[in-house]
Amino acid sequence: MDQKKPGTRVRGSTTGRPVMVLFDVLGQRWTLRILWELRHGRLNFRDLRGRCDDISPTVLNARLKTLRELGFVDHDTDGYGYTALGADLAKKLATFDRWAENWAQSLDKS
Amino acid sequence: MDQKKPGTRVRGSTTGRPVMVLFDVLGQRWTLRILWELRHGRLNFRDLRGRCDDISPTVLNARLKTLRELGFVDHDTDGYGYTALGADLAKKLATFDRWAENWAQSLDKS
DNA sequence: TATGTTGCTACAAATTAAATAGCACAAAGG
DNA sequence: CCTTTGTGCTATTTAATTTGTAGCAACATA
Repeated sequence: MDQKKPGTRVRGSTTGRPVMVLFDVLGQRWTLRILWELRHGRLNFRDLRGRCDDISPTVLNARLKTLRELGFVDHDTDGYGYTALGADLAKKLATFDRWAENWAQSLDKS
Repeated sequence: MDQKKPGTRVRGSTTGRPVMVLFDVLGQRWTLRILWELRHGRLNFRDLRGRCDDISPTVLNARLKTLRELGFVDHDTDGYGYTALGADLAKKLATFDRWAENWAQSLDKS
């Protein structure tokens, strides 16, 4: 499969700049959602699917594979969950929740 | 076109929770990249395209339309650029740059 | 040995994005 | 005027990705 690690080229970008790689991955459909849904603890494949509006197993598996390769997610007998790195990333994503709430309110007023 | 504002349903999600809407939008290909490339100032359509690896105008236009509807981007004689809201979001995205650098280094060591 | 659970694959259909060409409009120059 | 240039954007075809559904193999349990 294609390389996704920082330092390598991604989807046409010639820089390989890590943030590009990150955005490239996070910009794939369902990736943000999957990371988000793991925030309450580890989930097995089917439960994770359920949390993600029954995303197709094809896509879920593809995303999990990528997320594992990048070191954000791992898998054990309790199911899928964050690595230390993934937890750190998820913590950053969590701040968007509050931001989005404010955003929604500001849109209501306009 | 389909609704994207917070409070409405998005891509099967029945919650309409703002962060879901946000992730849904950011999770579309090129959206993060476009927001990222505007960080140095306003750009006209063609220059923005150039910055985004010559993304197809069809997609760029679709993304800009969404970003404008959501109040993240606007358009004037100087081209496309952030709204106040968009600048705030971009500021949050900018923190991922540093994070990704560290991530890249930690991957190198492993 | 039957039954259930889990992770995951196969595959066709639908949706989305990419690639390329080029149009309509406006401003500027001759 | 008439042409050129720059702009935002659409059209159209082709390629890639995602979806939806079915179901299998491995393992555990009864």
